[in-house]
Amino acid sequence: MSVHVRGLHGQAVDVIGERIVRGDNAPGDLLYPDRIEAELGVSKTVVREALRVLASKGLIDSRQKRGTFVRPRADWNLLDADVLRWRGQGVPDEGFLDDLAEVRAIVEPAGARLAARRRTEEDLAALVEAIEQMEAADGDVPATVEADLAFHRALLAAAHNELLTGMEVVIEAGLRVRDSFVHGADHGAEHGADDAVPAHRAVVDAIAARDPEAAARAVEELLAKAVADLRQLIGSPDREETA
Amino acid sequence: MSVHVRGLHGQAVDVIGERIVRGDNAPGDLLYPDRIEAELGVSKTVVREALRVLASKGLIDSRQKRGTFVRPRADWNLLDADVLRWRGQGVPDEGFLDDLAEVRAIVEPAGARLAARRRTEEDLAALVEAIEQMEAADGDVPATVEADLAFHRALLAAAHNELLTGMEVVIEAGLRVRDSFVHGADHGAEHGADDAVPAHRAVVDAIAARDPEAAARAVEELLAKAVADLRQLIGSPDREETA
DNA sequence: GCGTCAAGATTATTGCATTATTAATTCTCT
DNA sequence: AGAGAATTAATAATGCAATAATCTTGACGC
Repeated sequence: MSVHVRGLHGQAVDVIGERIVRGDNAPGDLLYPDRIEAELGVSKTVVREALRVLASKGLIDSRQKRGTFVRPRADWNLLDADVLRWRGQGVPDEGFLDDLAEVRAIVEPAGARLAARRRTEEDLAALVEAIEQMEAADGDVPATVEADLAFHRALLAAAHNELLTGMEVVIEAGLRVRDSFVHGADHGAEHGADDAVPAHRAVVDAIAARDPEAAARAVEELLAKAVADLRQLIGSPDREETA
Repeated sequence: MSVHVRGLHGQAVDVIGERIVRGDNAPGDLLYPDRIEAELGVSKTVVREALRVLASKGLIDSRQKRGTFVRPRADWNLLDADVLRWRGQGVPDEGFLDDLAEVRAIVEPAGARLAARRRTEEDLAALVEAIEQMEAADGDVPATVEADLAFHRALLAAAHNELLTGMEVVIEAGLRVRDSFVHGADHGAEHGADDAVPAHRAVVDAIAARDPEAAARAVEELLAKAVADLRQLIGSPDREETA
């Protein structure tokens, strides 16, 4: 179900949104409300409300006499939580993983730098709590993902910049995609995720010590390791030229 | 009108959304659909669709028997284009300007670094075009803002990372806020914005030369100058401890 | 205490009226 | 006759109203 919307209507948002993001309906294609209505077995009100929500995410536009059509991809709200989720499920398009990792590599070290300077005791407590949660998860993949997510959320929160905190949607998308891969793959033994705790602890230590550069470095290492793990898991080469 | 939604319903989204963001309705407060209906002179349908869109932005939630209420601020989609715009108009809350500048300082130099490595000839052409547009504007504030916006959009586009490109909403919000201040203030003579062209050109040169670090530095200087200009314009002190 | 029931709000359905925009048609002028 | 402008008709979204269904919550009674 759509992140913030409940009810039948929220399901419709999900179904239609996912289709568009997946490419079932290419930009410019028309959507036929009455067809959708019949297909999903809902009333036109539900469909209309769903289309309104999708329009607010930039996915579609509807003009009188012209009909309702998919907007060019450049107009999509790619940072919207729902859109990110829709892109993440199913087979993620090629660049998506790289884009996610890249943005994280930009945002999180910078967030750590700020966090090292602004963190309160509560921020620190939240970070420590997340690590404990991570240890307690002990291999259980969903629990680990939740703990990991809690950690990175706490990290951004400690930077005390609301807009930066808003970037957590990107991080969440990244972690969930990773999660889905871990589930899909038949990894022998451990998948090298249980030794992530020390790396996380290094981040907390640097932030506790109010050392911005150390914190940024620690996060960079953390992310580099995560990327390496993922790459090994799915066997994809580096995007970047080997400069 | 709401960015992507047209019609009466889009106006309702704007009115209600702005109120919530401005704080007229505090988190936890109830919204009364029929009251809004009467107030705006629209039907239940319009109000409901507006509330649905606002729910999808995380601003409100509505549960049966409890009513429709404003969600805690932490749940808001702060990176949503509409939310950013609503925050920007009126008197922007204290931290907002700082948050905007900070995020730009994180994202744009990183974007410039990537752009220096990945830019195509088309990307370069778009950047040059934006600068020409900036020169042609010659003092006219709205035209300058548009050109500035085009420049920074082109910069992010040149990084060839869709998610990063999505951050343009933040940059747009920053520029528009600045615009509103420039309009409001009675600046004597020029407001020091016309000499922004050389700084922008330095960015393009570095990207043309495929020099990532120079590009990042040039953008940092550009942003520092913009912040200084704005600060002088409104006379606000630095947020940061003077470390 | 625990289950039942009723109230109260959102949620969903339906049918109809309105509006806006495109596309075809007609009309006019050259 | 042909090109272009003005009118008209079709069509799809938009907006409205009335009604039914569903789900919580709180109270009542056992």
